[in-house]
Amino acid sequence: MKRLTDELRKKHLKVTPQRLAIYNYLSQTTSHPNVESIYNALKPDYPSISIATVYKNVASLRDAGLISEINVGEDCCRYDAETKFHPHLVCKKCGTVIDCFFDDNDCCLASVKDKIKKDLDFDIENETLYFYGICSKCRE
Amino acid sequence: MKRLTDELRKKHLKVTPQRLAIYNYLSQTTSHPNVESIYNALKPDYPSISIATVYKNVASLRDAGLISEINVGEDCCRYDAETKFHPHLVCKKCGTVIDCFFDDNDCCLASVKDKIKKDLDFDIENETLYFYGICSKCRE
DNA sequence: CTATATGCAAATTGTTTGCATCATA
DNA sequence: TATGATGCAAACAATTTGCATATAG
Repeated sequence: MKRLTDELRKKHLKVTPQRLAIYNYLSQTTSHPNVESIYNALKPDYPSISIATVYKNVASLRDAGLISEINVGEDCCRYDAETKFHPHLVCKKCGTVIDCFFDDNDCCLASVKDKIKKDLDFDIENETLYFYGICSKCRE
Repeated sequence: MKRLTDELRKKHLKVTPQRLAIYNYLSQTTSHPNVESIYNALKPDYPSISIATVYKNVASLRDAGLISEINVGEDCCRYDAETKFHPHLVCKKCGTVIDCFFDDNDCCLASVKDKIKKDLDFDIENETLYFYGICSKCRE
């Protein structure tokens, strides 16, 4: 929390109750909610919150590098408070997006990234890796 | 061409001039065009073509597994006649999407995919891997 | 002759914008 | 008290839909 307000102030972003609530909600869930879900989740505690405010805040938090945006081909984006790279699994049946944390997440792409730099002269800043399929619950 | 018409008929999709033109255009370019670009490229030869027809056709070709959809976080999708898995590089400055064909594209993700199946009990059907950064031209 | 596709315009949906008011720094 | 944020409604842009007509199988 302290770290968040410091980061915000460093970027000249004001520490507002709505902004904190959005970040906190993202920190407490693994559901990778979209804007509408965040909005609906916060409405009980923040009855006057506007969906435009949620849109503006996920954009500012993303631009500040404090949250990450997930685009698995739906008609809207999802958001995640975890900004360290990790692959995501997307169930084609139920739509769930599952985090994939392995010890070697960082190095599993190392050789490809190396080739991209050397062979294609491209400077990588970040990457996304999505696996699409059927989750264990849906297979039953 | 023969293969395409066979595949279409097998799926009860009619072989129309517009459908063939869309597929052919995608086969002949590496620019990963979006619907509007495809529409603009075909309009000279097909003056009566509708953008709704392009939308419907990229969807039917994608569902038939004949083209693939690329979603790198823009406000619209791009399309690619190459359906075999390969990573894409996305330049954050000029927006270009570059194909990444390496001999070991298939096996570079093998160990992660293996763990996803064994540890998370998730059946992978396909995947997307996008690298974001700055291309060599934009760095100059 | 039947089933699917086309092309047009209208409708829909996620997202952005303009602006007056409000709160943080 | 100045700068950035909120909340609302209107605007926007990508995409989908309904439907009459046309064309492939």
